[in-house]
Amino acid sequence: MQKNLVIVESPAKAKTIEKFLGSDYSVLSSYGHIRDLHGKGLCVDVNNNFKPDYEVSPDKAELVKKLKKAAKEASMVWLASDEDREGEAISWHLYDVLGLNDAGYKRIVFHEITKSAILSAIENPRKIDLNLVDAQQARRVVDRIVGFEVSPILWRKIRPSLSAGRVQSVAVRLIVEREREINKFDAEVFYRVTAQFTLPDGKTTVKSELNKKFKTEAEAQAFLESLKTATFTIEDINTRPGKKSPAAPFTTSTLQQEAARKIGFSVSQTMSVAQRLYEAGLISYMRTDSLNLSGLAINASKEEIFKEFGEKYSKVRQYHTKSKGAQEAHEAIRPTYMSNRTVKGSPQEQRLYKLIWERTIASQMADAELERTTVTVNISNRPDVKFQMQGEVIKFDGFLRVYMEDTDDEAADESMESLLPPMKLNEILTLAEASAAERLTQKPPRYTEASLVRKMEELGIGRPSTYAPTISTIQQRDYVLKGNKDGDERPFITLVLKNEKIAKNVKKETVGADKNKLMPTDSGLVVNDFLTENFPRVLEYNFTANLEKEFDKIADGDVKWTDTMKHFYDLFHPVVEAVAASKTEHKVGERVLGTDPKTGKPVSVKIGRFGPFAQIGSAEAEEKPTFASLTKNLSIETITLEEALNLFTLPRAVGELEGKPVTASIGRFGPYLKYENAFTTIPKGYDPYVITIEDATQLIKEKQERDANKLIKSFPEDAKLQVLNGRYGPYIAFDKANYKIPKGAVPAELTYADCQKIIKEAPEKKPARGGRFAKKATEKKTTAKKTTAKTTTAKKKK
DNA sequence: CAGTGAGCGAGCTTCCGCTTGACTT
Repeated sequence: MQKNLVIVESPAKAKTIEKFLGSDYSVLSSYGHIRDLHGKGLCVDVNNNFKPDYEVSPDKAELVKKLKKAAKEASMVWLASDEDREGEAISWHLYDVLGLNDAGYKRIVFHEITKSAILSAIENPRKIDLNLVDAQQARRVVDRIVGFEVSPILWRKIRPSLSAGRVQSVAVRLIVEREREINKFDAEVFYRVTAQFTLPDGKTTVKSELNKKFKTEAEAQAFLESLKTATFTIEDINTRPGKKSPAAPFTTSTLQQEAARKIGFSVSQTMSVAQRLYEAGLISYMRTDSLNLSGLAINASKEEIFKEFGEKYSKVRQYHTKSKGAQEAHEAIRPTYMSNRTVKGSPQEQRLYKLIWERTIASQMADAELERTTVTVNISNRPDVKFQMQGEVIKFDGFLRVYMEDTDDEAADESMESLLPPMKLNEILTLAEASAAERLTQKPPRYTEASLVRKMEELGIGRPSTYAPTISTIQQRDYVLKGNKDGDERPFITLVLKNEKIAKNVKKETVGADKNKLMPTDSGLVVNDFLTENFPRVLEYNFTANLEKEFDKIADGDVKWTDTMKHFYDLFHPVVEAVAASKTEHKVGERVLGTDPKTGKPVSVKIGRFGPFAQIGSAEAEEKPTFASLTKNLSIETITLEEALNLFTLPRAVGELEGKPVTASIGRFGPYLKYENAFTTIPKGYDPYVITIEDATQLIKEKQERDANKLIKSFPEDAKLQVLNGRYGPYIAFDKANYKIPKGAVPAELTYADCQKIIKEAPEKKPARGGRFAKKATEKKTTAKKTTAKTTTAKKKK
């Protein structure tokens, strides 16, 4: 009996499917694309109908050998890559590379990994859709041309190793423009008035807010003044029913957003934890833009809801994808078995799974029914304004019993009381206290990783598989920084009316502080400005969306892909030529600030290989210019001549200690003092520009003392081996590596043999917590991941 | 869980989308 060979994209999927298909079928995985354009050069023959020069990706050579062998032995090859543009192209490349012929292959697709879906796919095979393949080739070639024709211009005009691309450059633009909006934003001051009333029973109090904000302190003051003599009457009680519906099940983008909001995961962390859940067979595929749930999943959810919460909590719902350019090759992200409420695994895995389970279950649950009540209070001597109280009562919790989606809007629902006490129309209330607080209108928020993903999805830029990598690329290129911003302390006025007296207080608050937000660097600003000026079309927010329309036409067979390419290239390439040819006197981003009063030479700022720096003199002059890096708080966009000149005052002579000079400067690791060729970090609270010799002396002495206590023991046998006292306690240092001292051992009593034993028995160097992956994975988890990964490959190789 | 600490300068860099590992920044 000869075998059938099925090829899917993902090895985890292959494992599952093999179980459904029985012994006549063997299932292998292509691990995504097996062939791509060469890594070097354009590899697109623009003069020959854009003929792409493909190669089997170097890391896929082994795999392709194996697939070829299996295909030769099989009587039928079933190409079962995903049903989208990329999947179709994967099948086509496989067809080509494996040397298949028409009689020897069938193309099948399924959107869910269930037995019935796969069996029905086998019964309804088709051929490769070459139009769809051409649409993919067009996508691939446009991306290569944009990326590889524009990037080299950046190398020449701004800085080496920079990059531009259809997706990343627009992502950077979003962040740059948001930052400029924030800088431009003029906060307005207003006064928000709240009051506390006592009901006629004399004890119950309710909070309320005035339906008008005042512009000035005087207005607020006058208003509070008027309250002294006013009567407060309930003039309206309005109760109306409302409902809330659950959010749709997770896609990659919504999972990334909710995991960030609810459990504080970074986008890449979410993906790597989800990958482990997927590999363990616990959830469906995690890179998807589909909201679809299989019939199986819907039924299982229904069953679970009936069992856990009762019939009236169930509501079967089908969701339909609205997002731009969605390709829906998979299901939404959901648990494989809805009856698994929890799973084993690392705490991160458990938390992410719980989130997915709850979101999926909730999506199949009934609406929550609410009652919203608004009470309006009349102020006898101020008919122009009203106090209002709002309450919300949940009549039926429905899906809220399980899950509520978070929002990014921190200020939302601030004034909403959950439950209002019973009140009657025309009742008179007593004012217990009223206050007016000075507030500022809110600046637009900076993007988080997750909110950037949402925006990108909205614009149709990027795909589920690229959101996380794109975010790390723009950070790696130093266009964007994920960081914190210290806020400014701001005094604000509150006026409190109590016992017929108005008291004025000035309190302090911090405004504008931000944590873990995306901000553009100087390079990001300069590159973005250069690109938007010279390649406005590619940087348009709807460039991709328009392109997608063209790809759809190709896929429908209405247009030849090479015609689309020609049209694009004829517009694009001349721009590239023109920009490349334009002679600029100075590098892009350079700004001349003025002249140095001491030397009379020009002072300028620009972007160097190590980031932004200031320079006195010019390269053309006989004398070499002097340089100074910009400190973190400065930007080439806003730096002044004074600030730039100030940078050159470092290294600064602070004074003398025991007859030898002490200097202060700022280095890669921050501000430091240098004394006798030894370095001392200048801690926060001191400034290298103004630090006194007294403070510096103390810091140096402290450091010397620490150093003196550092060495616990050394050994005559080997000078490289030392027992040292570090910030985290004693440790053994040997040959540039450090080793932990086992519990119970006394550091000072360790012998040479003891140390050698410790070094020998030390566990393997910890796996790095990679920049791109698993940012906070603990030691244990990373090892766990490693072993599972290893076993799967080991199995594969057989 | 680290024990640090300076200033390139002329040859390489780069895209986006599919997939998983491997292993120093």
